[in-house]
Amino acid sequence: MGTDAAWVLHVDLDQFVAAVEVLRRPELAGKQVVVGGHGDPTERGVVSTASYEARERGVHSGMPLRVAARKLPDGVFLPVDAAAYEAASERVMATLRSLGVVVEVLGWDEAFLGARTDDPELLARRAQEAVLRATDLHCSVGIGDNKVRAKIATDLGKPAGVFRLTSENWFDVMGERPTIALWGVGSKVSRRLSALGVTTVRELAGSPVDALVAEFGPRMGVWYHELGHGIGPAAVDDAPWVPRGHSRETTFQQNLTTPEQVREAVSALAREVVEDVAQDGRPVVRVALKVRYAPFVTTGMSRRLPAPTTDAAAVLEAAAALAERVEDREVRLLGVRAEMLMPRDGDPADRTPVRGRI
DNA sequence: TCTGGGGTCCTAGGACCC
DNA sequence: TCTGGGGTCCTAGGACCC
Repeated sequence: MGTDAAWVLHVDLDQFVAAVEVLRRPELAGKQVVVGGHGDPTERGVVSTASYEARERGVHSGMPLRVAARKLPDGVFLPVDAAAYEAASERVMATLRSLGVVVEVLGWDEAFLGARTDDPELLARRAQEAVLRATDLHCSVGIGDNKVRAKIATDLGKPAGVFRLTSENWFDVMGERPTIALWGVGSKVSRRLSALGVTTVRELAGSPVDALVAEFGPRMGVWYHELGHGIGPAAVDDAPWVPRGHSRETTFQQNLTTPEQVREAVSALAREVVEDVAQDGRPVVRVALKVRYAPFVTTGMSRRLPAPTTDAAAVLEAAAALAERVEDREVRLLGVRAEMLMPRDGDPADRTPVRGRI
């Protein structure tokens, strides 16, 4: 078997959405391109992806389109075209699979590769070349001894680079960086960590796990402690993803003001969700309604169905019942979600025995 | 500046049961 | 009577990611 070791590679397409748009409209190359919402920067919406030229002017993902428009008076604003990105993504993933590695897709523009090799850098370069040849898209590749390190390594290799991050160089590379550089630590948790006196990755690794458990709970506390050390799962799994549920939500360009408008909007969203769910053919177990009141207060409510059902009417009815609980205030956003029975849940042969009664 | 849409997973509190 | 100790289920909310 030789000296091949198991490696995890993380492949991430560079500015994927903007790059796909430029590919089909070459005249946009070198311009300030912003993709987001319906492509109208006077509407409610945020930036999905900005080209490097737009980023130089301070525009970034998540920024309101109106703000981006102010920063880029001559910017090109394009609507999100999910079908185009999905098609490009399919070609990228097929190319990666053709390399003879295990491919675990993470989203439109990301995948983990699992492989045994004695030269992971060579494999990374081969992946970049293959993707570029097949799709004209550039990607960065992180190499790690687990998924956490591979994922973080990718950012260190951007753009179009390769970076290796393992237990060997973890603290040299990451030790003095802020905790928010970790995959899974966001702004809220990094702030709570700061309040505990933990600001760097090295300090997180050095914090007693008990203190983290006391602050964040039994699972998250342990997990953050491991993250500080760069510890994480290493198994790359290409089994098809089984969705837990489907949801549809809309931010209205003008707030809704009447119960009748709310009823109609919920009904329309619920019909879309029912269609999505029907594609999977699995029964629905729970229906949820998300409400964002003006100016920006979000709340949710949900209801477990009396029994798992594939009956569309039952799902629509549950959504309608939840809609009656929406307060009589201006509504900015509504969302409907259906959660489905997981394949093994409810399989009588597989069910844990009923808990003993005393 | 005024904040999308589609997801996942974890935590906490109350109801309920024995 | 002056207050148990589990355990599960349900719902709401929070945080994070792409």
